[in-house]
Amino acid sequence: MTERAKKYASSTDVARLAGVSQSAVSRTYKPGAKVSEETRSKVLKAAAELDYRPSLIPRIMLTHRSNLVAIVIGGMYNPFYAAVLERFTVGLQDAGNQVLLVHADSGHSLDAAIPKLASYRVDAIVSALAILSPRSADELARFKIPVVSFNTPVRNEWVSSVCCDNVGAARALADLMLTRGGRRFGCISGPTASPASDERLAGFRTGLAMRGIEDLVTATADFRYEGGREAALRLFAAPRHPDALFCANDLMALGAIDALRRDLGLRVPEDVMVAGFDDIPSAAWGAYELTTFLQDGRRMVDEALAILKTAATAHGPVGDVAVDVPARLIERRTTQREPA
Amino acid sequence: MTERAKKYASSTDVARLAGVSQSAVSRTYKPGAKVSEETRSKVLKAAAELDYRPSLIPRIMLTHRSNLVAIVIGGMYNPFYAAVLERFTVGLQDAGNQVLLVHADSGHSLDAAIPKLASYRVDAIVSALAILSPRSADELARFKIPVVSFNTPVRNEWVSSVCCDNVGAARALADLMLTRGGRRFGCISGPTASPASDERLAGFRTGLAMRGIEDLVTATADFRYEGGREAALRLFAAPRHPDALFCANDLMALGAIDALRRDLGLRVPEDVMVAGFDDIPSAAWGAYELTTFLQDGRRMVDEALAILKTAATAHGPVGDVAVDVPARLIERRTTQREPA
DNA sequence: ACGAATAGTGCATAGCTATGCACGACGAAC
DNA sequence: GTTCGTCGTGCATAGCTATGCACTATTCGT
Repeated sequence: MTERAKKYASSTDVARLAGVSQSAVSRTYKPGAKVSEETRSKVLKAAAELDYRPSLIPRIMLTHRSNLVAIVIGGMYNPFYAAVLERFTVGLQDAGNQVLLVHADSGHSLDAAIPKLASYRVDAIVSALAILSPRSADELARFKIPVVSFNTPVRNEWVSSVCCDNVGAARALADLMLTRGGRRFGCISGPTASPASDERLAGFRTGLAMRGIEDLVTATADFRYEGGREAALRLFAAPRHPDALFCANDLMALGAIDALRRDLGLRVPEDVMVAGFDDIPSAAWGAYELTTFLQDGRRMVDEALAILKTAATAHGPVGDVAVDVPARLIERRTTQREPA
Repeated sequence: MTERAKKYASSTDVARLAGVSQSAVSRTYKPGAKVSEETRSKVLKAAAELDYRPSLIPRIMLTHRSNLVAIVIGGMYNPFYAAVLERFTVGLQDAGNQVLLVHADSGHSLDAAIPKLASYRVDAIVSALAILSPRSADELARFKIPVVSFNTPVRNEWVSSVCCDNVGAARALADLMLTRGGRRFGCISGPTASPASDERLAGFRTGLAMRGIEDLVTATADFRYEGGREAALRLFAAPRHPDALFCANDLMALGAIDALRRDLGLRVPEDVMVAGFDDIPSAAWGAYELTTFLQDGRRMVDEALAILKTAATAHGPVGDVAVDVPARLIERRTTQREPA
């Protein structure tokens, strides 16, 4: 559109001013290259005068590496994902990469964003989308870019996954709630498209079944506080309501607790036990003290970064790795109840 | 280091396979360019076969525009900033830009990150750092990249700012608390390096002074829940404690409320009124219902995006714009008290 | 003092796309 | 049938850095 004025000085400009060749300038900025002190100082002086910053763009063309890593994320309203994003960013920056942030709230918007990423020649993609179908994953593989799927167990030649042990954790929670005297069980799950939520629900159900309990009332919500609140109101409208409620994430659990206490006048944990998943900071807040599972975000991110590092040095595809990080039960007040 | 195998097909590769010139390939991907249907289909067929994606990198070199906008952020633990980041990302993506995310937790780490951004030839920088000194801002200006400082009122030739009216809002809050019968006032401020916190404290103090009240006890914390909790415990250790407490952000206010209620056995709002700033989602949660100010993040982001858009079409510096967005008082339960 | 090794420099080119320009083909207008 | 405009195509080059290669100057060993 508008003719862009030349904005940055080039190495040629610097070379001209310093009275040396362009190669000399380039070598001045390459650590360990052969440049005499005299040349170096002439170059640096000219560079300072022209405010020269070497551009990385031509280097990308030459080396086919951009040192850009894309993070695709949706749902930053959930502090767990905000924290994960922060850790990824810090970790990647420390490793000398830059982070390209992409917001996608659906598989559809993801499909639209990926070609852009390919055009920017990103070295790798991290997907921290709750919703990522195997079909989308196969679509991703066509771009021949290493992908790490965070918390969604899709895998193929180019896609690896780092997940937490949702099933095992939820099963353990069923045990705990039974031990604490739970009799009638309820569950608020996430959107149906979410594999993590599915696994948590399935694990909870299995845990109950192993102790001979088949009865479980469920409601579906959207992973948010308000959704959890409304789902709890629906679930507890019936006369014989649950006395032990598992929510597929902490935000919904907090919403459910407020619904129970403030709208329905029930006591937590005396009348109803509640547990969540993630261990976001507010789960520990004095007003709630929510029992939950610590998804070890730090460790999961580290595992993902390790995979990316491998992918960076490898030449071909390096996918199909699946790492499972265990979740740790954090029991707080919302399940602390004397067995009846 | 390792010789990177050629990974992507180039337009030349496609041209060879399709039996046309490289220009023809380029034009096929440029909307509105003159290409015959026949050529176009030959190109597209070859491109599909080779999985060709046009690279944006050479275009950056030619046009001096990368369509990359960097967002520098710290403290994503605060949901307000997480939400701001999300809005910026969506807004910039919609405008055809890509977001380069940079985490910086101090002015120092910012200084280290900026040269990298210059090397990637970002078109603009958004700083959503709570701590950005005028000195850092001048440092930034040396790079001749348009900068928008979010919520920190620094400005110079290259740096514009979008802030919310902290002073006016805090002054209005002093009025409200007086009207509600506050007698002894306390304030928990953020880190001393934070301009936003300084302004809020100053505004509160002014508001009180205008009604003849000079007495104000203060404590300093770190903008986090735990910090607010501990500051409240310190502030309320004295026998004659405040009965109206203003916290420089919501997270600290929530921590303070839990300290008052659960550790000190005080009632909120009956014994102590509490107000915060930001209107993060948890401020509205049933357990708190915190009176606060809505920093209109959406509008602030829109204003910032408008400035960036101007900067994108301008040739020279376009800084020194300062936008002030008013904050809206949201009165909830924590200040709802009958005047004594 | 002479050959050899080393340090330092510049030349030329790769890497990929966009685009101005020249050129050929074709239909339309006169 | 000549003269245009239009359309489509290919050629050549800009944009900036990194690096292999050739070349000169310097140092060292014997």
